[in-house]
Amino acid sequence: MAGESKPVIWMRPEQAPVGRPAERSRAEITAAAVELADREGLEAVSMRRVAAVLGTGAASLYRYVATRDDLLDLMTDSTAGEYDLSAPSGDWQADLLEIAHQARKIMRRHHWLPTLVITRPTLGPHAIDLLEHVLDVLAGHPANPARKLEAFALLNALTALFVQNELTTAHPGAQRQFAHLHHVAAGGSHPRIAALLAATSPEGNSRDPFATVLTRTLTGVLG
Amino acid sequence: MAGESKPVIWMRPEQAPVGRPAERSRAEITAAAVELADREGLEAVSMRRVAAVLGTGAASLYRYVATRDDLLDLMTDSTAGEYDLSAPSGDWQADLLEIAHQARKIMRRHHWLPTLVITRPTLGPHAIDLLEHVLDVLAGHPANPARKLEAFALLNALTALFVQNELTTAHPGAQRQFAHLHHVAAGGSHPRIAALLAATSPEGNSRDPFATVLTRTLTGVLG
DNA sequence: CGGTGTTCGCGAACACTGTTTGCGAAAGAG
DNA sequence: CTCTTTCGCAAACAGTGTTCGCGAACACCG
Repeated sequence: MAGESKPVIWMRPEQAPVGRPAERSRAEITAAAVELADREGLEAVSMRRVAAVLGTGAASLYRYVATRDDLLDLMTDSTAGEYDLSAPSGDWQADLLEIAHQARKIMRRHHWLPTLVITRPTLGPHAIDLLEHVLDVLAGHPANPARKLEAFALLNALTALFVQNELTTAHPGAQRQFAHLHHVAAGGSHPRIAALLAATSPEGNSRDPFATVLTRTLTGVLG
Repeated sequence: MAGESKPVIWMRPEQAPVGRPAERSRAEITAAAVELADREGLEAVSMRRVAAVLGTGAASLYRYVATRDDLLDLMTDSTAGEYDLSAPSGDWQADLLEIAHQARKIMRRHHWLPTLVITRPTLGPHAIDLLEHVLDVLAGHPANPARKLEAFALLNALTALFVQNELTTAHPGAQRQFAHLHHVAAGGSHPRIAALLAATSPEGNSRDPFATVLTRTLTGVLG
């Protein structure tokens, strides 16, 4: 019969039990893709370029991965293996914040990660371990299980949004957006925006709102 | 001199003051792109296909737009024109929630919008009008101007995350992810996940957490 | 040891993509 | 009516993800 549907990559066996053994592994390919993305950004991660890093042909990668998106999922999950998870302390807020701070460090290390986390959320093996850990932290918390899942998703997504924001505002492209805002403010309408731009100091803001916003949001969803 | 850098699209004049007048407008092209995306998704919005909708050649679009990303920005900003903004009521929480609900409706109408809002935040003319309105709503609020800007960004981004989430969980691809989770739960390790899957009812959850999470977050960032 | 079954690696090809170039045609200005 | 400037756009370029087909490589088995 045709129509063989394609399950999630984590359920497909990495190596066939018979036949010629593969020369590489998913982990090897993932590492090459991650290294390439760290160096030249996500858009540089094309099948041909990843294959070139490995010294193989582009078509060979399809023995390890059904599609490029699968490779992106592998990259995302591999970074979820960089967490250093210690036993729950009893203070779930502190523990979750610790995880968020680690997430921020990881996402800064891999500047392509926020985009992936936000646009294609996945639950690979490492991410599942992380989820298990978060559920462990929240074990004593009396909240709907669905809410706990939402809290986990929000923790990831919000952190990604924050890091993406602080990464793009450093980029030169953001300066042009800012210049455009000033231009609009000078136009006469939009007095509120003009006042805002006049009142704010471009640099040297007060404390980092990351922790504040995150804890507020988490307590918001967890009741 | 060479090296003419490219300012934001909103600052480039739409039509040259001399020479042959253009046959189309940015708005026309944007409308075609939006219609195409509504019908077949973002990835269907290629220069050639948008041009085909308009009955022109692909290269012609570059007289109106410097790059495809510019076109995406135009699409995003055009949806910001769909808000129905009424005068501030005095209750800033209620007003902001109203805006968020409208945002949700708009994003559901254009299922490609959340991705764009999240991955390439822009401030086109319509979005600037919206920002001015939000600042008007928050005029009486005693908060750092920078915080108000963050609140605006979070309002957009969080709404996009929510809508994206509810759109993708409806998609058949999410069912496979869920199946994978069940498979993991059956594996023996990850007892918390197993408990969570056993405890939760797949459908018929309680109230929509959208409003709750959003107000909590906003009060969080605004102090 | 010699098949045999199966998978692996991968060059070549297909159908796309965003973008540039070059040029004929069109329109307004003087 | 010329001249200047832009417009529309076919064709080409340099990529992209993915599929096909086939020789080679390996593990097992008689």
